[in-house]
Amino acid sequence: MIRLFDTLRREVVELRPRTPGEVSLYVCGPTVYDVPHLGHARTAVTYDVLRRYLTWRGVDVKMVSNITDVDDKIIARAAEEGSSEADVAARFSDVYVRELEALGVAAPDERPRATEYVDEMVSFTAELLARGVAYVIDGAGVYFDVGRYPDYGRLPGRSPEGLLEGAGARVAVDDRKRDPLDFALWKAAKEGEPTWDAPWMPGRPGWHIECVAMALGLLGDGFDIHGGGSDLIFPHHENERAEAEAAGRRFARLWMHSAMVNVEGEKMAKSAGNFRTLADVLAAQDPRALRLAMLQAHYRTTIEIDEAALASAAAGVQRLDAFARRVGALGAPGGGSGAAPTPDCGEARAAFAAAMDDDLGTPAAVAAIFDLARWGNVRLDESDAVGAIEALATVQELCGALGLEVGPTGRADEDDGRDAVQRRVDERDAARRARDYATADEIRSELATAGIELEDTPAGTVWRRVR
RNA sequence: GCAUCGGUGCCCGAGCGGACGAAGGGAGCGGCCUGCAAAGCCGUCUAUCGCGGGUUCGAAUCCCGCCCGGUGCUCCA
Repeated sequence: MIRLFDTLRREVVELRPRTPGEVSLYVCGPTVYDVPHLGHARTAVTYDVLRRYLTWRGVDVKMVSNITDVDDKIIARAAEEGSSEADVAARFSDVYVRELEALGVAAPDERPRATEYVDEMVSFTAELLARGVAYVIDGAGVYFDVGRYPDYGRLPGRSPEGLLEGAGARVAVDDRKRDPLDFALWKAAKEGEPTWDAPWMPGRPGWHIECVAMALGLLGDGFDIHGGGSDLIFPHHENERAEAEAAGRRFARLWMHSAMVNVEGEKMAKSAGNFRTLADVLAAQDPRALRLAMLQAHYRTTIEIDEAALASAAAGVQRLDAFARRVGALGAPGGGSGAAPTPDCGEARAAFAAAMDDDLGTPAAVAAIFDLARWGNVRLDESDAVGAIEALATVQELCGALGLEVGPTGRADEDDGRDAVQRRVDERDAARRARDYATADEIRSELATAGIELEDTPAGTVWRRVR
């Protein structure tokens, strides 16, 4: 039984899919007006892990994650650099997709763009107008009438009055709106902005309606999980919910929100100017280190990703790789040799699943993996090849369910300069056999300078490139 | 202001009433292994679980108060 925290109900609940054995998942993606930062990475990793784990559990997952490619900020950016909105969106969308892939985030089944769904948004808006839960303000746009949706405020856990407090002072309210909380479904066209035709006036869609159109359109009514970053709870997700349900549609059955990434104790945000780009981290670190660092904290707690956290996680990843390398040095006869899983692999698997079933307890799941790796290393020390191979296979399988690829890195047989390096390694081995340790150590430090690390194992000297 | 989350060892970070005599990772130290290393294993070191009350047979875990910090309140992943 898989349990997840539902933001709407404010408690961990059993995941009861619309169709047993299948889970439909919609995750809010980014507005592509700039390069992705660590916050985007965390959200993407969170749902990538959810999806991979469910799949590992035998659930058939259909995942949709959108890209918002029409928005005020994209328009502003285009104006700023004298390019087109389409160009800005295409460019940053490409970067987003590419960098997430480098992070090991699998592509969703569908990655719809808002601009591809304008027709659906127009008809949805028409439906809301027809139902009398939305109204037109000439020259301004079409607005959702919050007063017609009594449940408004439940997702963020606030009353409508509470939502207004402190907010009114910050935002200029159009006094033609019936309620300050009313929000735009459609924005009237402005000179030079991307514009589409609509029965009421030419213009462009508001933000929230795109997700409603795409989620309902691709996953259908009453889809299982809607996720995103916790900063989207209000207003974005609450407005989506209001729109869909006011139109008489059953929306998400469960709401998930991943927590923020902080920088020096404060939320990382483009608007705060303190963000760290994904590209920076990817360039400096093994992408797996970033993923592990995120997995070692629960998805609902705020994390701080700094050099220390990254270095610590990188060391952990290396430890797992080293285990794989040690097993590999056995000259393993491929696979688990048909042996029945040893008890400890079963225990690890059970601990892993129990942790993950409980609201995606990745920290405990990761702990189970490290425990198993240690156990496998002991098997190795005791010359139990079958046990060690089995342990590695299990470690890799469980890591795979978290999107972490573990294996021998910097492998000698894939190295460009392998012949030259191997020659020196052989020379060193010869020197060692002759007990000429001075020469042997000289060669070792020479190779170390060149970024080659040596390990003398019972099966011979293994080397790998570390940089 | 209102709402909400959190304060656990040297660092990160789980746990959220009973095998906690507090997971896991990282760092340190000692040992084994090694020609020496590396890797690995074993052992070990830092924890009055923010502070003060309370409930309970029993609290890191529940309640009350206080202190400190984060986040949200129509830019946001």
